Amino acid sequence: MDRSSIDRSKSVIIDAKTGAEAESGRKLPSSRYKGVVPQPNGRWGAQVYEKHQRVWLGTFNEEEEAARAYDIAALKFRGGDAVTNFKPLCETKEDEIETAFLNAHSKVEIVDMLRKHTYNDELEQSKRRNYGSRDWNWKRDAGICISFGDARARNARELLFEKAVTRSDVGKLNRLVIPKQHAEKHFPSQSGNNSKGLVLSFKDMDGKVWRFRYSYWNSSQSYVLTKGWSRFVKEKGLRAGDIVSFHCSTGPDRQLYIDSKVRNGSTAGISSQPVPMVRLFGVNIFELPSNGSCYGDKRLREIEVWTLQSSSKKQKVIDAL
DNA sequence: CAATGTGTTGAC
DNA sequence: TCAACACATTGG
Repeated sequence: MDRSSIDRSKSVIIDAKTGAEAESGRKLPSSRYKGVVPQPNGRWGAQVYEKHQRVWLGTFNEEEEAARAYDIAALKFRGGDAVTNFKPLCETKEDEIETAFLNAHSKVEIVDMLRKHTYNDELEQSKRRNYGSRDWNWKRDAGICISFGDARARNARELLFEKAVTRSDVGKLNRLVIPKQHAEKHFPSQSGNNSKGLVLSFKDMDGKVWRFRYSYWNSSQSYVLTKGWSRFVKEKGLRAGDIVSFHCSTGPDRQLYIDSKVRNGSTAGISSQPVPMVRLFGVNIFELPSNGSCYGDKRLREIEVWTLQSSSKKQKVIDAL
């Protein structure tokens, strides 16, 4: 990867070309991929044309990401035999599923996913939704049949590492320090070269997608998750001593996952007066079969998080307790 | 202020 | 259709 210059808008090469050109500014490097255009800040934009009009597909850190975004849009807009950068999208069963997924969504929806960088997550999620359900006939109709073994393999996750968060991890610094050994072993190594780091997206236990900036801080010689982290801390009610764990799907997509669990038994600081979780919904939660987790209150935390993310009606139920 | 993505043009 | 380029608009 020759990210020779991150900020291309200011990387004026004085002696490479005429002095005049150096003075007037820069020439952005073309992309070798179709539908990909350089951005002044070193990132890459993706665009597809339809009816003489550009449809903007968003900006991306990596040229290839942008190229993939273009591919997906091209397949959606122009059909399966569109010219793409990478995707043939016709051979494997996976491809057929993706085709079905594309058919099931409007152009606007697909473009929206691409711009929000959630396309892959939505695709994976739709696969999971379809496997266990009665709706599984539409796959028959499309001539698609995937074994449950495959589905499970795709869903399988391996634990990468865990960390008990420190006070500063959940404080106002908006950053989580990733222990160096784990960062270097499990996370992409771009952040060393690229001072701005890169954006990693994780999925939590509810399927919600979290995007964090991942970078290396020279000042502290440490790897950190920054932008987006404080939102996670807030929503999960993380406190010092709680555990965050990072996982990765064993499938080819290598989807990253993040999970959090409290270590002490108190509830998160969202509701001002602590409410015994046992009473939630009138269900004696402690009677649920244990899953053998070493964190006895994990189940409580998961239920609580689910509750907080549910409809406002349920939220009111909680508040009323 | 930096980043995004639109306006626009000229090639293919 | 497409990408290059300039820059207005947006967002933090």
